[in-house]
Amino acid sequence: MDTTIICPRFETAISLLSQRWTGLIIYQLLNGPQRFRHLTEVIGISGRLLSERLKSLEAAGVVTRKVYPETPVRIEYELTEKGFSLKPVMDAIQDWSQEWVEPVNAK
Amino acid sequence: MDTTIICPRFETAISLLSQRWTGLIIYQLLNGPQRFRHLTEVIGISGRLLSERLKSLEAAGVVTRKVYPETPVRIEYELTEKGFSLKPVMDAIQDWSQEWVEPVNAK
DNA sequence: CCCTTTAGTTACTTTATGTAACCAATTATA
DNA sequence: TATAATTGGTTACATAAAGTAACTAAAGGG
Repeated sequence: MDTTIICPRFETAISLLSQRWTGLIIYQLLNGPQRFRHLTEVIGISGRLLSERLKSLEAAGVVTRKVYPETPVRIEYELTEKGFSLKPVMDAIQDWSQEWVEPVNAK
Repeated sequence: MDTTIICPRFETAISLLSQRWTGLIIYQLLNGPQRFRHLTEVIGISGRLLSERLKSLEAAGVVTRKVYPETPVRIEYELTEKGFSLKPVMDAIQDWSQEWVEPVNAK
């Protein structure tokens, strides 16, 4: 009998990455710290969900939130070391998409 | 003004991978062709969702369905070349999880 | 004061997921 | 000859997550 068990760490990792938007947020933050509003515009996510995702990414130790008390207030989100170390994952997805995903395609 | 645009191929790729269960299904199928029932047991997914995911993975050209008219009928799902070429992605997630995810953790 | 900007939150609708019972095909068992 | 068992699903319904859009708080600027 095949009693293969999926690695629990892998499962934890993929449950993070397979949440809608989290991959795109991390991918986008690989370009450097960015503001809330900018993220909504570039990614095409609503404030409601971006807020939720950033909180859970912060809780997961992937993202940090930095407040600059300018006017109007500037808040930047950036990847932690843990977050940056997802770059090889994003690169692998990027590579695969270049080879296997046709460019056209609307939906 | 920063008019960065996220690569559409990357977006397509990640919209596939960020569907719940698809990552685990692909990861599991990297071990070779497997039957429907076996997948439900190993992954812990319901028949309803597994069926739906396998159909969309087939439509995306990542998985093929093979029917062996034995008794009871044996149907095996296996990765296509496109599917197997996601191995570097899965490996990268695996590597990251080994380094950054603590093993304990229930939910 | 009123307006603008940023960074969210709230309330509500729509879509996706979870759960469990059910079905058809086929062969073994009482 | 029923009856049960196994596989590969599907259906119907409940719950959770995501989408939409309006709203709020804080802090200047005019």
